[in-house]
Amino acid sequence: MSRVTIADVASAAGVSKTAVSFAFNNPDRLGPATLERVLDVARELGYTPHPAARALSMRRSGTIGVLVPQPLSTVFANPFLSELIQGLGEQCEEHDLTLLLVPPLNGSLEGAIRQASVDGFISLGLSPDDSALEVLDRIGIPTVLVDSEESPAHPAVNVDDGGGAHAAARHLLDLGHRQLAIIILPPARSQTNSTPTAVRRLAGYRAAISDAGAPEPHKEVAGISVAAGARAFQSLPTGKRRPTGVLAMSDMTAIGLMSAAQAAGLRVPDDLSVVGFDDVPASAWTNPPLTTVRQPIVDKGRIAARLLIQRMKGKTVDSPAPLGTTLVVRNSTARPKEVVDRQTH
Amino acid sequence: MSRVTIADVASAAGVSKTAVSFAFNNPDRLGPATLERVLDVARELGYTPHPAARALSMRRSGTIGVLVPQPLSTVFANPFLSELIQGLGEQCEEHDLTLLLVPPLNGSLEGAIRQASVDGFISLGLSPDDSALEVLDRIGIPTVLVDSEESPAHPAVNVDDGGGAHAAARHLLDLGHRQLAIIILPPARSQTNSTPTAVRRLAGYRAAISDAGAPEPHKEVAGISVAAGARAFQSLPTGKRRPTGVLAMSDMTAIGLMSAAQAAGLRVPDDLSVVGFDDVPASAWTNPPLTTVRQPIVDKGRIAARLLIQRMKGKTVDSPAPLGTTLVVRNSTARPKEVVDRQTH
DNA sequence: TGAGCGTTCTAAACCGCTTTACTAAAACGG
DNA sequence: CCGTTTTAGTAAAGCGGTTTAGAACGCTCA
Repeated sequence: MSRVTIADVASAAGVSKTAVSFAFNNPDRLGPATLERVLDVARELGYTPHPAARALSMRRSGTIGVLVPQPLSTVFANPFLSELIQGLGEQCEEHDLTLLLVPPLNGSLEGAIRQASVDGFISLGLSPDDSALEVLDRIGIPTVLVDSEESPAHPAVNVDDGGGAHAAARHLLDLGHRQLAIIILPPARSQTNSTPTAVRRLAGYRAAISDAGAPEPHKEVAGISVAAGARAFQSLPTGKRRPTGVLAMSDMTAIGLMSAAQAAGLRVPDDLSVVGFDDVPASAWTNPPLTTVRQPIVDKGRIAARLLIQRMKGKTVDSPAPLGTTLVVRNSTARPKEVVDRQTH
Repeated sequence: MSRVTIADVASAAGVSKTAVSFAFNNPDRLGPATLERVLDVARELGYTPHPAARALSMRRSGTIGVLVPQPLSTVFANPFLSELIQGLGEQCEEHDLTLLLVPPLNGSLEGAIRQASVDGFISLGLSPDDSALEVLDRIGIPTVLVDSEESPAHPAVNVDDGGGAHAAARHLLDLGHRQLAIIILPPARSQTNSTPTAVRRLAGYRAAISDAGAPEPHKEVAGISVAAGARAFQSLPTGKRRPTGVLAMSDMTAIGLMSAAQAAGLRVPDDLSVVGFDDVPASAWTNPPLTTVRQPIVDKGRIAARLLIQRMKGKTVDSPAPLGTTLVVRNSTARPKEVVDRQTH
């Protein structure tokens, strides 16, 4: 009943374990007759090499780990990860690698990192001061950072968050909006400080706003989900300080906020303009279609995987230049009503 | 530079390997002084047990594999998997398990199955005659089937596909539609026969249609993506046999089809009604919001994981009853225009 | 005082595979 | 026909842990 091992095959075929191993990994070193016999016996017995034994012996597991900052039960609510995995997966398939999802193990990524039997890590959204980073380079597993900050030990792949955010804010400002609200990405895990991505985007927004001489925007932190977006809408200022435009750092949040606004009787974009970030596929089908900042998520995954695979081969690589972002103007943004009114008169 | 092993810690602390192992896994068996010393030394050296060695020795890896029928580069285009993983992930976190994504290895799931170092498999959408199933029970790894057919060896968790499909078709028929089109899920991988899910849904649709005495529907196979949905729209019959309602077996396909229809100048639902399947979150935000059959995807994942974990503990479990599906009527369906016209007169 | 016992620690076997170093036989070249 | 490669195969040493069986040591208690 127990698993059939290499020794079983060896004795059944009347050869040594070495021969069986060679049959699979180094067929040239066996005579054609023996080779065939071993293979036959192996098939007949249903032999399959034990992956852990193989990994231990060969010092490689054939899998790369994706370090996600949140529990699996929530992190997939954001299509961002799905898209990233499409990019990662493409490269993995080319190189016969599998993908291990590594979420925090009861709150701590460190523990999860240690347990993971992987040849390399792709790490998402880690702050440069996260203690997980220390563990990461102490155990010496090749790592590529995504949405993080380049570290001496590990290359990072990023997009031009600042530029994208600047363009988004500029778009709203150009339309005539003055009272803006910014919906900020939450800090990773239980940390108090924002993720590198959040600070870069925030800087981009603020630069555009202060350049335009517009008043200080309202700021709100909200998770990346439609529910959080809806909640964020509720806490927006009302009355005289009601924002006419909101800059959300994620599409999911923007979509939730937009729905909540509509449910509250506001028209989008007439009463409220909203622009998202990421350009997740769903943004194109919403009602109205969402104006957002596109970042090449699949490319990001592909590039990160490529870099990691290079590193796993022992090559040293440096971080690529930040990938470009582009503003995609759809129908969730328009001139604020006041301005339109004034012009109409 | 190379990894620090248990032997390094042992000699540095002046104890045996056994003692170090005990310090981590069986602290009671060590004196308090020794325990502390070993732990200190281990921390100082940055020791981390090698996961593969651990897995080999303990005969468990602490990860469960998700067998997906398509390459990672495409399978995540369907939010279905994201949602399922949310359910799986929730249970995994509770039991300190990680999730390994196991796509076909250059076309073959069998190879991928062998390579994966996992304690159990969740397998998605496998036909009962798929050769991967043989491999699966030959190597004796506990497995739970999802969207498949119950096998003697493995429990399956399913939803009431037939009932859901019947309700969807019935809805269109009740609205007065006669000319229908069905968009069928593609077969898994390179197999020619449909997935169990597809045949159950098709049966549901057909039963409702023939019960109502409506004409034979047009049938079209399309992949699960908006692009495939758009293509499917193009191949719908036109003229006298143009369908007024379409039943799509997946939301993504429905959304793509709907967009393509609108781009072609049709109004949804006035000129064309469409109903999807799954009730993926995005279905609620589309324009118009999509009428669809809701299946409890997250529950499905949660239940499957729970079952698998039971099996991994050695308990035998049977397949639960199919989970319920419910028709969610939104705004992508209405009476066909002809009927409306006639009543208006 | 010494048999019996619990505590603390260790040696060695084992998990299942890969790989290095080596042997015996066969093929080769002159 | 004999030394030299080549070929075909094997024994044994890892890989880095866990775990079983048992040793050494003080303690208790009759």
